[in-house]
Amino acid sequence: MADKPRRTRAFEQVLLQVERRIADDGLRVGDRLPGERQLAEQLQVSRASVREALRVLETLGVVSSQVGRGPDAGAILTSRPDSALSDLLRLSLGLSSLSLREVIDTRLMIEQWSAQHAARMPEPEPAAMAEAMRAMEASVSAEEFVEHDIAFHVAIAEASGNRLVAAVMRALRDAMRRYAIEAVERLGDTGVLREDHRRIHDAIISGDAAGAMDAVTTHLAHAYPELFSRGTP
Amino acid sequence: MADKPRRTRAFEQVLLQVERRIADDGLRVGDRLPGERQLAEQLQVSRASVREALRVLETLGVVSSQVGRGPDAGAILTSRPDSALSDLLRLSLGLSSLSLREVIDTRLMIEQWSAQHAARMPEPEPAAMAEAMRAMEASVSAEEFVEHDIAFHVAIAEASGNRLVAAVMRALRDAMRRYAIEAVERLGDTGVLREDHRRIHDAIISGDAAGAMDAVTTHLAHAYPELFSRGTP
DNA sequence: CGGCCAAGTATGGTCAGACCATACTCCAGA
DNA sequence: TCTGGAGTATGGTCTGACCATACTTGGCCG
Repeated sequence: MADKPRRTRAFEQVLLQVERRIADDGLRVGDRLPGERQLAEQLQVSRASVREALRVLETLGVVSSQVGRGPDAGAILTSRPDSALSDLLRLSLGLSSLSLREVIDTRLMIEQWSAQHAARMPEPEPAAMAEAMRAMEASVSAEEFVEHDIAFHVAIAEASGNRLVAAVMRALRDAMRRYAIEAVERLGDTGVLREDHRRIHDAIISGDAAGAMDAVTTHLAHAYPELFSRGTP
Repeated sequence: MADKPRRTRAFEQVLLQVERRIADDGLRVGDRLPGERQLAEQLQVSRASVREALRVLETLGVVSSQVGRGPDAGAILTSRPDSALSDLLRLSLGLSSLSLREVIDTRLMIEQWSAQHAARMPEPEPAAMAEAMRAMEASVSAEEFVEHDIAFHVAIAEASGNRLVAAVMRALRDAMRRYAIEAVERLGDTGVLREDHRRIHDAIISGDAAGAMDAVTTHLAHAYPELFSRGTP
């Protein structure tokens, strides 16, 4: 009835075949794909279609193309989902398809989870958190502060041991960078935030999961007071 | 020093310009972008480069291209980040850049959050949950069961009111579909899972946030016993 | 006058072929 | 042995053409 079959385009065939090849041939990160011309001939499509497919894969962080010649040239399998996630969120925010509220609520969820799990990790802190805190003390501009703030929170997510959660955190902070800078400028003094960071850090390295979760919750309320003051806006 | 400037490619310029135009001109979902030929002339690049950029935007769920003529033809701004997220996760899993463990832990985080927030929502259930439960009772194959199971859990995430969380949930379940089917087949009997669903559903509609969170936690432990039996694998 | 069908046209989809820039490979010559 | 230049495979880009699709237009016929 209302179905829209929409015949599959050539580049979509290429995508299917490449993904299939990755699965069947057990290709791994670092392996090379055939050249664009060769791929075009194998799949009986034009080079333009192959390029469109490669562009999609590059967008998804699955391949990385290098010009020139030699073992490093050509389309190489990688795995960098971070920029794709970040682009996705940034554009969705730009199109107002997501509200800042939703993004920040999601961030709170991830921060709480990360802090708890990081605190439960047997290994000591990965130094990245401490380094980011040091850098924040020396920051002079809001931009600089936010940069290190992002590094600090990403370090927590990474300390949780879950790369997917860490990737989402990085993408969230990346997409929100502009709003974070505005928020810091509105606050004026970053003393409260830095004190929060110390509390979070201390709770994590001392293995206090509940305290770490509480500390990040307080922290976000300080950073975005307008979103956490009321009940359910 | 070790920088790799890598001169920006033509399609990247197109991406920048289009994103800039979205922000500056305040374009919204539903608005049309200029045609490929026109865009190519405006930005002084070839149509092939424009097409590569549009392919990227399509991958990110930002535009949707329709052939033909008329008001609905051409590149239209949309906002469907779901398939992009799903592709991203599926390919990352395929490249073993993410472990199933990480994905399922992330899923548990989202399920717990969604269940709590859905239970706190003033509105009653959105019927989608109940409908999915009914459909699960009638399922005969593992594939069919998983399909409705996905709908059930996505409905919970949507009931939380956060579209970003719901989108991530949908993408996670999509990317994991294959593993979920295997898990159901390994289990054999889905009675335990269906009983779990009832508990989750009841807790949510009765506004019992703690009970809902507990129910989803138990549910995931039932669905993936091998991942939750030991301490820290 | 009104409805219907055919021609026109704008749009994306695809292809072929060419040329450029880049960066490695290889070999000849000092 | 080292060095520099020629060779070459790779992605990056452009041009121009043609096809398929689906709306738009206008004229024909009832």
